[in-house]
Amino acid sequence: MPELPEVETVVRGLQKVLPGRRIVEVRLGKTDFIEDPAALESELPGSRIAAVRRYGKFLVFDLESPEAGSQKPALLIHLGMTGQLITCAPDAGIAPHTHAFFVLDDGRELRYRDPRRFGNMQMVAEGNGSPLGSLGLDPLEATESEFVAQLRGRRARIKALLLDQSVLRGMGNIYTDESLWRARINPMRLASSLKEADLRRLYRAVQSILKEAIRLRGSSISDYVDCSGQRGEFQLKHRVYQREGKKCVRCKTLIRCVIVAGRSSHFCPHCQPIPRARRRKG
DNA sequence: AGCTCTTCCTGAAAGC
DNA sequence: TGCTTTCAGGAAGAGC
Repeated sequence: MPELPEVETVVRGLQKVLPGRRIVEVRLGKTDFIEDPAALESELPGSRIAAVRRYGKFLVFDLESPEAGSQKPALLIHLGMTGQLITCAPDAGIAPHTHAFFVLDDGRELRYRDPRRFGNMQMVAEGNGSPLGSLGLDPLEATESEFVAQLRGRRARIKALLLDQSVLRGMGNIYTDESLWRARINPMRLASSLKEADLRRLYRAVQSILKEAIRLRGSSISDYVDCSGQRGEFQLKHRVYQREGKKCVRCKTLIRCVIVAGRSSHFCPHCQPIPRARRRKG
C-alpha cells in the first residue's frame, strides 16, 4: 500500500510531466470517495498545474486558476490502500476501477484507479479546512532532536505513534515494522519506556529505511505501481513485513506477527524482545 | 490520552 | 470443484 516512499515515487514521476500542464477536461466514474465531485468538475478545467508535491501520504497539486484570483486552490489526492495515478495516452485501455480522468492540454491523460476506493480526493483553498493542517513531522525532514522530542514520554505504544499521522506524516504499516526491526525495538513497547538512545536509533532506522525504499521506488505488495505503471522493488528487502514464520536474517529466530494498534505487526522475538514478562499473543 | 471496535471496499485466499 | 466466509488495511469516528 502506498506509504511515504511510494507516494514520493509517484510524485517524482509526475513532476517530470505535469508542471505547466493545463487540465482541459475532467471525467469521473464512481465518486463516493471524492469529497465534492462537482467542485472538481467545475474548478479543475482551465486550471494550470503549477507544482506537484508530497505532504505525508498526500499528493498535492498546486493549481493556478484563471478565475480564482488571489486564491491558491489545490487538489489533494490520498491513495489509500490501492490507489494508483497513471499518466497515459488517451487511447490507452481503461483498467478496471479507473474512477477519474484528467485530460491534459498536451493530449495525455492523468488517470486515478482505486479498486477499494479507500483513497480520497478533494479541492482545498489555501489555508482553510485542509486535512494537511493536522499532520505531524515529516520523518525525512525532521531532525533527530525533533523526532525524539515528539515521541519521548508518550504513553502509547511506539508502533501506534509511528503510525499516527498527527505525530509523523507518511509512515504506514510496512515501514513502521521494518524500522522497528532495524532499530531492534518491539512494536508493543510504550514510547515512555524507551531510552533516549533507543529513540535516536529508531530515528536513524526510519531515515535509512525510507531512503532506501525511495531509492528502490517503493514496495509493490499488491497493487502499487508508480505513475508509469512500474513496480517498486523494496518488497525484496523486507525483513519482517509479511514474513511471519520465516527466519530472521539476523538471528534465524522465526518472525512472529501480533496485532498492535489494530494492525498486524511483524517482529523478531529475539532481536526485538518484550521487556519484562509482559506477553501478548495475536 | 489512548485503547478497541466499527465502517468504508474489493479481491485473494482460506474454509467447507 | 465450487461456493461461502474471512481478511487485509488508512483513516475517521464512537465509546470507554
